[in-house]
Amino acid sequence: MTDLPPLSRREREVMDIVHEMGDATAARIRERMAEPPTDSAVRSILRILVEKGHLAREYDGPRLVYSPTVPAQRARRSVMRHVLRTFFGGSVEGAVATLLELEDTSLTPEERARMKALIDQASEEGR
Amino acid sequence: MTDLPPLSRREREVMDIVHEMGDATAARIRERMAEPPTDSAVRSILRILVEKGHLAREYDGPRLVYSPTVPAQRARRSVMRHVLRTFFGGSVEGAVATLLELEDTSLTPEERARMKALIDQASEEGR
DNA sequence: TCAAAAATGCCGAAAAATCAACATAAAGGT
DNA sequence: ACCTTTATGTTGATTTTTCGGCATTTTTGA
Repeated sequence: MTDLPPLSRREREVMDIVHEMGDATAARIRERMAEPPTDSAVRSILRILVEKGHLAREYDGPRLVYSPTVPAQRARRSVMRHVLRTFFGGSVEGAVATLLELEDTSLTPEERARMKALIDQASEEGR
Repeated sequence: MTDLPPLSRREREVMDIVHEMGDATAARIRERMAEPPTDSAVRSILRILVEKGHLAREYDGPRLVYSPTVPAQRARRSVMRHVLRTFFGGSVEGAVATLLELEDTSLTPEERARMKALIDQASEEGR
């Protein structure tokens, strides 16, 4: 519940990678970094992120695997809320419009149907 | 087109504030910062952001006003694309679902109708 | 079993970010 | 006109971030 300490640039980069991958080893994280530093530098960042409480470490068999301490669902809500306020003035419609207009977006008929259902559902629940 | 240099923690905080406000003076920005430093410290950050090309300065009468160099529309698309990939594995449906489930979300019937129309429109255009 | 290779953690140095002090200039009010 | 308040820019010191060296441990494979 208590707010976690804020992230530096490299720390944020690492967190984004871990979020995208779900969980990852130091080596896999390094592979994805832009202009990756040495392996030990990556480890330093990971150690700090664990100290700050952003990442958890766990052994998966012999190797150390890092994963976000904040549950994915909560993290998703949190970024969305932030982006919604900061870039869309709180307009859900605006945010949805932008999502649908992204170039690489392609929807199946099933997805479309489910999304419309979600819209109705949201209003039924007083939202 | 060329990528702008990455942002430090404070720089990102300032950019978020400017995006939310559209444009702002140094003093107004400082008011919104968490644990605001001195006025001159804020100015240092602003100067660096201008040097890096993230902010533009302009006189509005006697006052200096700062605004993002990247057009709002493009900035919105860019964050959304990033969030979509990083937190939703590219699933537009997942992202929309999260948006609709945010606590403070409240939709008018008109908004709902327009959003459904957007969904159909997106698929018509091959998306 | 033993050596080579890989993974890890710690620590201090180098680089970058953060900040406030100070100086200058402009605006506003009396 | 003068003083006070407000806005601004620069500089340099302090703190934080970033990073690689190195020692240690673990794994692999011959």
